[in-house]
Amino acid sequence: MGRKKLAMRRIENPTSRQVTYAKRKDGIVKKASELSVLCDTDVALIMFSPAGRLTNFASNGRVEDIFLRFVDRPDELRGGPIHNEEDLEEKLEKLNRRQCEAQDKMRYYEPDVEKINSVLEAGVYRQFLTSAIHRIQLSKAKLLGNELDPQRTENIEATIDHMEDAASVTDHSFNVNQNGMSSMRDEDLSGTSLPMGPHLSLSFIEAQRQWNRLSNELSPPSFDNY
Amino acid sequence: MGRKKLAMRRIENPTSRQVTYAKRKDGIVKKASELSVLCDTDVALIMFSPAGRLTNFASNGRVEDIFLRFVDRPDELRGGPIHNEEDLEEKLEKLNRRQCEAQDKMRYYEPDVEKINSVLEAGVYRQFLTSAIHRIQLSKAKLLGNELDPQRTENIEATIDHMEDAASVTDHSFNVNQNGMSSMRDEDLSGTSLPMGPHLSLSFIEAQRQWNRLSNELSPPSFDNY
DNA sequence: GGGACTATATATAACTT
DNA sequence: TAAGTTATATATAGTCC
Repeated sequence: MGRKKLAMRRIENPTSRQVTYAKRKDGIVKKASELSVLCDTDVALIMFSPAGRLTNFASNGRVEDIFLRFVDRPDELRGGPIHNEEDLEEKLEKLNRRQCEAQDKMRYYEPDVEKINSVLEAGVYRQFLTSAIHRIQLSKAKLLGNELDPQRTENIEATIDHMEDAASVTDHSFNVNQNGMSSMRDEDLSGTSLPMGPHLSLSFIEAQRQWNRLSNELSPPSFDNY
Repeated sequence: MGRKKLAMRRIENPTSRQVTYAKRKDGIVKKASELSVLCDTDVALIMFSPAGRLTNFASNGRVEDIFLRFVDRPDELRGGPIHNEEDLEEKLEKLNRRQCEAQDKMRYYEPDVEKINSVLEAGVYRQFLTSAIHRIQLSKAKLLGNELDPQRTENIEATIDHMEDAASVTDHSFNVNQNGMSSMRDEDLSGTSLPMGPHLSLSFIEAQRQWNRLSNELSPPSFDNY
């Protein structure tokens, strides 16, 4: 699709590799956008440039939404009732496969807490995870047709809060801001004005500095931008 | 790009919409593949057909991997040391923005536990979440340069296990299987032989039946395949 | 419904500024 | 070296089977 036909292998010249990336990136985003409009479907696209720069696209504004749909694809089993034993057998087989898939995927649900780089972030993580565990209890109870003992349900929060105290950390709760429909965004954030989070404290800055020192020891800062 | 130029809006005829989807889907996957090869970069793509059928592509085999890279983009702050107060000011601003972004994104880390459809799945969730919380404590401690009280750290697991018991649920631990590098997969799973998970028990099947009844009451089973 | 065909619209590699 | 131009390669809308 040009003066010459390119061989389908890595372009060795770094400059032309970057140029080709820039052009084709736009082409794919256009294609993805067209597909989602013409066919009225969910499309998500994540691309990293050779220099590590991110470009993403999502038909409905959020890659996360579509990724969730990807992970939480409805189970084949929910389709209808089970009629006989053969039917049951077949559906069990499907379920077994689905189970493996689910286990595999849930590995990636697990937040990469190693990469937490602030105490505030950790707090947000914790908040979401505890609420998730809460709801797991409810799911399990529902699945088994039981009622949960509300007293025990509350127990977990108290314990975790206690642990938080042990680490001498104060937690805050935030409102999560919901963006409207924005389809494509590049890495550049200049000009965007997002509602601010909680005010940053001195202790937080200290923690951040300490973190930076730690990271730099492991991997010295080298950022090559094309 | 055809006999006629299409208007860039939803194709109203359902049949041609599906046909167009099928053709363009292949085109985009090809483009994405070419981009990743030519430019040696990470590319991930998730698409749903008008009928809800999933197609995905990932240059390195796993959409999840690239999604993680998307979510865990390294923070601008890690680049280098802070030199003076203006520098600090500027970087704090960046951090504040990043913080908002992170909060926003972490909403999506939160597993959609409403969609849990088996007791086993719930167990897997719980396992990952508790380990994540564990590591959050460690992260926090590291950030603040403190040591964690190991006794309190163990406390949480005991409490959660207790809650599990309250719901009369037995948990199992699994090995998660790691696939090799497979780039594209369509919804169709026939023919693939995945290692099996834990054997399904009768009580599990009962729970599943109950779940199915529950789901069907809320939304009757209707699957229209193109 | 799922391919094969082909006229036409698009994307883009190399070139130019 | 980034932005615009042009010749060519590709993708695909409509069609037929």
